[in-house]
Amino acid sequence: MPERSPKVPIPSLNRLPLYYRYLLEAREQRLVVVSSEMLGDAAGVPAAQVRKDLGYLGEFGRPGIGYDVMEMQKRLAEQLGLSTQKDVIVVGAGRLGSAISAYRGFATYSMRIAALFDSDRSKIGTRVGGLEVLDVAEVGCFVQERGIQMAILAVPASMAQQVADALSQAGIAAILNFAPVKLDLPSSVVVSNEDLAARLATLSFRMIHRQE
Amino acid sequence: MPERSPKVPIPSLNRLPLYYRYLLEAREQRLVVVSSEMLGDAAGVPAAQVRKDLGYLGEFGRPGIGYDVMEMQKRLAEQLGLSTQKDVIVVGAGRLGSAISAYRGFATYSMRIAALFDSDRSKIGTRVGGLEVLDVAEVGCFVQERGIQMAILAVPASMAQQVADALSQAGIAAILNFAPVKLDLPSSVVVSNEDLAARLATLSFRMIHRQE
DNA sequence: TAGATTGTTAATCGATTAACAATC
DNA sequence: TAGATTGTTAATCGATTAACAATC
Repeated sequence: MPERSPKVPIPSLNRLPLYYRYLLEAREQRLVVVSSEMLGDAAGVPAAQVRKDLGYLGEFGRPGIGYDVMEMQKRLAEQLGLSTQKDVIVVGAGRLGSAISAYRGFATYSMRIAALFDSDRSKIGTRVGGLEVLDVAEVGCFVQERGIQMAILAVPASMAQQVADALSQAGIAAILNFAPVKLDLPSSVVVSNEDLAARLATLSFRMIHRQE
Repeated sequence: MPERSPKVPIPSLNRLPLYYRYLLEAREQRLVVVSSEMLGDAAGVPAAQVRKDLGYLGEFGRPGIGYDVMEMQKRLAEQLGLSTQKDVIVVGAGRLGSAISAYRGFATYSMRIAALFDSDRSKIGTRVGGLEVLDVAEVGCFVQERGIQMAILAVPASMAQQVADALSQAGIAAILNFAPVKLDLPSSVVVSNEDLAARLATLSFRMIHRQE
């Protein structure tokens, strides 16, 4: 449970997981303390930025010394809500949904894919990377019974709103949406949109205009 | 070829593809003109923001009327570098790389996956969604011969820097990196990092702190 | 102690929002 | 004309960077 609810700027917030990842690496390398400069190098930002970002969450380090790796990692985990393992579900067992379900990297942040859902009869019951594909009609019950808080949406654009509504009604708290549509949901549901194609288009623009 | 190289704020830049997508939809619905408010609704931003964003690229609309769908779509395509089809390669034929290679959505932005590479002997030569998996040892030649500008990196973290170096040396101009590492590359290469697990961690934080 | 490094304040820079004259 | 809507300027808000006293 986090001690308080700081108001953290969105860009800072996006950097926190990078700091966290660096701390895990530092721990493996048996580092005891790290400096804001080391953290900055890992995340690609200046040391001052790191200190500012961490400042939003409280006091982490000791002047003249740096940041204690173990302690900081634990406190960051608390703040990010990763101190206990989190169960996440994936809806959509197409290529993308299946790939996400099988992705190992979530473990870094103590996240686990708990179940995978689809509406396609020919997929339901099959196994994808150690998970049985469940019927999306049951996703609401599953969320409620298991107290699932987060879902990853990897369904076709035409289905996304409908599935999101079902998840929302079941009480989901956060959705990572891969469908290229703007979801219309109550403000109680936190949504993060990831549009791979749009990403590539933005990259194309930056490339052409040699931006940043 | 874009007429000029405007300095566009990064957040604005991320919205341009959303406007573009809306214009494609509007076109299908036979809309002739759209307003900044309609564009804003589609992208989830205020109308004033839309006008500001478009203002960076020149004059698109007509006061009292709105934006001509066809004309604006064409001009945005030019600016985003999408007026001619772009060939993109994917390196890494694991689950994620394969899913990306087969993803249909890139067509929206005139992007095409031209080839898929891997280092695994057992994968090379097999077919993934209509593409033959090629040997990553040949990726440099391929990039040079075909004049490929953009690459998607979906290899394990431990391989990412090495592959990125090869791409960079072959003259690649932009990389969309899915490996959870900060790539160290010459500033001539534009890099965009997409860390799915970090995304989920950020979402977790926002959920817990009910941010935004 | 001297050197290192934090946390925080102040200064700068950048992005968003509001307002409105110009235009259709 | 009157109503609608742009492009742009000015005002506000937010984020980054720089600087430095406090601390180890």
